[in-house]
Amino acid sequence: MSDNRTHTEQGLERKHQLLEAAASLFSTKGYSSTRIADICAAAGVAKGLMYWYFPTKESLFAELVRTMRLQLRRAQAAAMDPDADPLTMIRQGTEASVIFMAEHRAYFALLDVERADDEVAGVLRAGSDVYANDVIRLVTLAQEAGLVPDGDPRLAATGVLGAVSSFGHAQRTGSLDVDVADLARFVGDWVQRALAGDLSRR
Amino acid sequence: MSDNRTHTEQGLERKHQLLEAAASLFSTKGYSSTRIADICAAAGVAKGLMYWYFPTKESLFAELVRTMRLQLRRAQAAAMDPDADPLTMIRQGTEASVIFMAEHRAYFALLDVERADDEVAGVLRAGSDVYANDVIRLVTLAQEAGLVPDGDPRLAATGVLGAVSSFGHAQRTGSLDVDVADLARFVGDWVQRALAGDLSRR
DNA sequence: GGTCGTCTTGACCCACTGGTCAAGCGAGTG
DNA sequence: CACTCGCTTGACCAGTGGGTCAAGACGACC
Repeated sequence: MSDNRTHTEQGLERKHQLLEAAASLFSTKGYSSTRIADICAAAGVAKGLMYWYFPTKESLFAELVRTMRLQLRRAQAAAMDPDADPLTMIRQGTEASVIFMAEHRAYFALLDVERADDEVAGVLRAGSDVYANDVIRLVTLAQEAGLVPDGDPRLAATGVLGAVSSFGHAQRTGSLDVDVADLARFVGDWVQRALAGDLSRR
Repeated sequence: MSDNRTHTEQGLERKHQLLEAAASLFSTKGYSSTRIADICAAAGVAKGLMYWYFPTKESLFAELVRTMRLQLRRAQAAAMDPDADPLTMIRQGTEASVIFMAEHRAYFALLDVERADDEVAGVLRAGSDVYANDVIRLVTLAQEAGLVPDGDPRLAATGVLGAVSSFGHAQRTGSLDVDVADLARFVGDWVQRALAGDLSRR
């Protein structure tokens, strides 16, 4: 509907306003809980206007994601020194991503799981908290035993839990068609290296 | 409504059937896209019956999550040798989690992001593919340069991307109140150690 | 002033879906 | 047989919210 429509300067501005309002609402209330009426109200325009700039609610969201991705990509590219060795480049891209995501947390919150439902959110939160505490406890013990260098154990725990969930997700979605036992061993190694691995050589 | 209701053997069975059907549908179509009518149809019962066993759709979901968490926790506990050193225990728990998640992927898919919307899903997928390929390329180069041990570069890339997104998520949700620059450095170290760290000492 | 295209409005439509309910069934029990 | 209670049904209700549309306002250009 709003395909190949021409927009004036003012129109582009309005479109941007809608995008901003939507981003803010999506990131606080979640996508599905945000009504089109909310977005328009926040932008101070009538409901029908959204459909002048976007064919559907989804397409608005998609546009948001698209621009975000593009910006992140630029930040990564800018942070990576093309003359450095590949490992360093990965590191640079990683750090840049973390910083960029922190600076644009409202945008990246869009990608977080939905579930604003009280009960479900509670169960979910309670679950992860329990695990996190377990791992934090173990990391602290490991530090006391000199197996893991000192530092905030919560960071390490986040890393461990994140690795499990990321690899689990990848395995589940089929983007990794490796033997489960092999994968488990790899993740075990991965976590152990990340926790205790020696970086000082080289 | 279905509070303190007494159930016969048969009733419990029926409840379980509903849970099974729901799990299967949720994990393929996503929570919000799954209609209560769908669940009941899949279980071969009338729509009203669901409300005999569960007060709401959400509570059904919550119960699903709850049992899943419990099972995972048991699997972890079983895998961890209480006499081992803490680092080993973390490793054991990690491996057990990966395996457990693989064995119950249908359940864990429940926790994946919703978005069955064609357009959005496409944008999302396209975005992550691009990054993954970038990292895979760099990992391969790093392996050729002898900076990273050989192995499937897709696994390493999954780990890198997973670390970024997990730490980013934790930062965003406020569960980590550390300075962003510090966090970025930590994640950079983390990834670098996981990729190249030496495990052979100790 | 007339005309065209962009922009804006808000009442309206309607499909959809979570949830309700009155009624009925069937097995066990006294 | 009658009574209870767990179980089952499916028509029905009502709120919600994405999306539509006819009518105008405003500005630019002729």
